[in-house]
Amino acid sequence: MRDQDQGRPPRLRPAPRLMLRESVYEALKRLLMDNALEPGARLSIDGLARELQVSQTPVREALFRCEAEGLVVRRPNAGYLVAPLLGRDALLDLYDLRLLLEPTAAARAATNATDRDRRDIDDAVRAMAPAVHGDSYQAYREFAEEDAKLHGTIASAGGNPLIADTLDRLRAHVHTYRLYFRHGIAEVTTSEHEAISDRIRAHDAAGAEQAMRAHLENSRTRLLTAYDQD
Amino acid sequence: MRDQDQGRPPRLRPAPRLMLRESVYEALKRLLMDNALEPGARLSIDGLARELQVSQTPVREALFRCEAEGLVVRRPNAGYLVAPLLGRDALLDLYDLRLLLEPTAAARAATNATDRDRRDIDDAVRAMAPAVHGDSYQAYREFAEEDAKLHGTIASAGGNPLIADTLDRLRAHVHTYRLYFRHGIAEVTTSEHEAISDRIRAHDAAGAEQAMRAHLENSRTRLLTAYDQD
DNA sequence: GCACTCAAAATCGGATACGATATTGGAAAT
DNA sequence: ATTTCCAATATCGTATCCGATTTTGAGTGC
Repeated sequence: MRDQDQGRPPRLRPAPRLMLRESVYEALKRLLMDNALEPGARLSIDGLARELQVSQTPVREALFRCEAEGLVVRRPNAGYLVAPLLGRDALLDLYDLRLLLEPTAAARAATNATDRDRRDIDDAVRAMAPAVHGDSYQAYREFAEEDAKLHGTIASAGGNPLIADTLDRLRAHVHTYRLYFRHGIAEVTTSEHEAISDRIRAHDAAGAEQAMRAHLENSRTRLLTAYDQD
Repeated sequence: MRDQDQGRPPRLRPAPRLMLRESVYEALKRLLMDNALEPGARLSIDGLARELQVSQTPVREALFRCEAEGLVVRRPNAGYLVAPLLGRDALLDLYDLRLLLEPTAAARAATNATDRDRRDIDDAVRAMAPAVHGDSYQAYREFAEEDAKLHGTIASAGGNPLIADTLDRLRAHVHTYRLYFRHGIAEVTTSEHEAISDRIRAHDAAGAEQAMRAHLENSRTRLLTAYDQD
């Protein structure tokens, strides 16, 4: 620690409540999800520690969490690497699993959701509309975040927290991938989201399931075509 | 210093490369999965470090992994607790998710599995039969381990590694739970496993799916009745 | 007795330094 | 150009220290 300016022992603001491990994790995750780091690049523990001005302890835990989420890969006795981008096959696997879980979750949300759940879902859908405009990096990030929140809310409303947790872990991959291949996605997505929310509000389980399935299949197709035209 | 035998290529000994983090994790996981520790009991980092004769670093990582698997819970700034046993509702959630994934995986295994996969599945089924005898703790552990391996092999043969990974994470919960409520389960299970393996060998997707579904539903019922008669 | 307060002890989150081992990249030698 | 060797570097684990927070254990007043 460097003490450039001292003389402030009786600080009346002693509650940063930061939890360094959290903020290091968030910083690292943001770096990875924004693809600011080349896939395959080395991530050294003390390198990151120096760069973030913290000790190695919180960096290790952050890398550990990112490894569990598949954002980094670990080579025993030789540090971490930025995980490679999803390939075509991995993308298909991802949507395959989502298609097994999310339509069911949406159907259950249509029957099980509380009034508050329905309101949250509706709010999330409407919150995304204004985020669409703008072509910037930042605009896309906000869109993706709202999208994740919406799908997460629907999954939670389905009633099985295990399903919601499973999907949540998958989201990190989705995000990485989608960030890389962002092509006019937002416009179409909004109407599909409205369809899902509409069916859930109407307590229409079969309709919600079908709307979610259609949304995922469309999303997969959009990503796939974007992927192929490289 | 080490011996400088020039001209001598690397030793054939692959080295007792222990990877302390792994063994600490395994030791802790075993403790938890065997329910050797009371749910709700405190797990202090230095306490475990002293008990296992290691430093705190690997203990932290082991606890971190166990937290991700739901075996322990963490209270910020106040250590870890042994996670509470699954309640009736959590048990239902667990089987709910398994029922969404495993029958589908079994159906795909019936069509996609390689010859080697089919042989592995068959081997796993046969490996379980002798493990049934004996009422002891140890006998049950072996049974549960073989059971996990069988289901894992089927899931992998399904072709989507994401699904296999998801189920693998769930297994830790299953194990904890089932270990607690072990009542004559093994005998019935073997015939159900044989039915699944039989349908997969016969390339009968619909049959494999149905056999897996029946197996899971029966398993759930068995656990539930055992749970209720407490 | 019971609740409430407050100081001591235990523990966590984090920083830092150090040693042993493994990886890596480049120079030297064949 | 390929292999060998070696030094620099990084990881993994240990040991120790510190501030902050939680828990515990009285002790006090009612």
